[in-house]
Amino acid sequence: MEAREVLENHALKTTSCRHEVLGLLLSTPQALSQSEIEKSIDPDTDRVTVYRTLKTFLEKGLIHKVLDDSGATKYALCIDCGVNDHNHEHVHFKCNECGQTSCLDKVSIPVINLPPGYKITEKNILVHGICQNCG
Amino acid sequence: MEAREVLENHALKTTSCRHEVLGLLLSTPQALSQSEIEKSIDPDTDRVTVYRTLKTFLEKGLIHKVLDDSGATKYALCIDCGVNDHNHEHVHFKCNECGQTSCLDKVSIPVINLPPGYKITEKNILVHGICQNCG
DNA sequence: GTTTATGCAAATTCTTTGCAATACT
DNA sequence: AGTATTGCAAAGAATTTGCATAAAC
Repeated sequence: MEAREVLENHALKTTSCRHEVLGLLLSTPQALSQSEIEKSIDPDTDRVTVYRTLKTFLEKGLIHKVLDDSGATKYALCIDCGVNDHNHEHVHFKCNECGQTSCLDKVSIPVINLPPGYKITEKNILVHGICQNCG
Repeated sequence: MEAREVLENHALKTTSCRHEVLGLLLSTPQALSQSEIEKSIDPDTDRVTVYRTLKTFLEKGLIHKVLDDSGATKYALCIDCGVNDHNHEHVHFKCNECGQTSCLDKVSIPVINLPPGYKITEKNILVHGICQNCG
C-alpha cells in the first residue's frame, strides 16, 4: 500500500509531511514516538506540523496510539481499521532490550472476566519481555 | 496501614509531602495523576517536591505507574509488592464515563501465547468500559 | 551533628494556538 | 480559484536541575 493511496482513501490532501510520516509508518514494523518520527523525516519539517499530522491521522483513523510502560506515546498504523470500524484489540509487545514496541496482530486477545456491573468496550494489552531479535 | 509506617518500612524519612501523598494514595481506591494529587494535598506544597516524591516512591517500589488510554500517567499503590518482588500484573480498568482508573486486583491475568522466540516478563492490561458506579 | 529533602529560581522540553503565506486538488 | 495545510512566532504546560536553607533521624 502506498502512502499516497492511503491518504486518498481517507480524503486527505497529499502533502510532503503527511507523505513522509505515513511512508515511514508504512515501512516500519514498530510503533514510533513523535521524536523518532522527527528524526527520520526531512529535518526541515516543522515540529508543529508533525504534531498536527499525527493528530489528523489519529482523528481519521489511519493510526492509533500505543502506550509505553514509561508513559511515552508511540504511534502505529491501523491495519484492520475502517474509518468507523476500529479494531485496536491486538497485543502490543515492548522489548526490554531494544526498546522497540510492535503490534502482534496475530496474537489473539484473551477473554477477561470482570466483576458484575462492569462493561468492557476495549482491551489494551501491553506485554513486556524479550523479542525474537534480542532473545 | 499508616503512611508513616509504610515510609519507615521503606527506609524513607517522614516528611509532610510524603506523608500527605502517601496518605492520599492509601485512602483512594483509584489511580491518581500528578495533577489530581496536587489538587488534593496542601496547596503550598511545591510542585517540584511532588515530582520528586513520586519519583522516590516509584524507585522504592511503594507505587507503580498506571497508563491511561490517552497516554496520561497515573499512580497507584503497590499492594502486593515487596521491595524487590514486584507484582503489577493486575488488570487496570478505566471508566469512559467518570474517567477513573482502578486496579482490579482480584481479576486474574489471562495467559497470552506469543509466537516462538518471545519471552514475557510482564503483562499490563488496561480495560476500558463502564464501571459499576456509572453502569 | 549529619544526612537528606525541600523550596525557589531558572533552564529545558513538550504541546498548543493564531495568523499570514503557501500548496493542494 | 478556493480550501486546507504549513511555517513561524509565541504562549502555555510539563518536567528537570542546581543550590542554599530547613527538616528529619
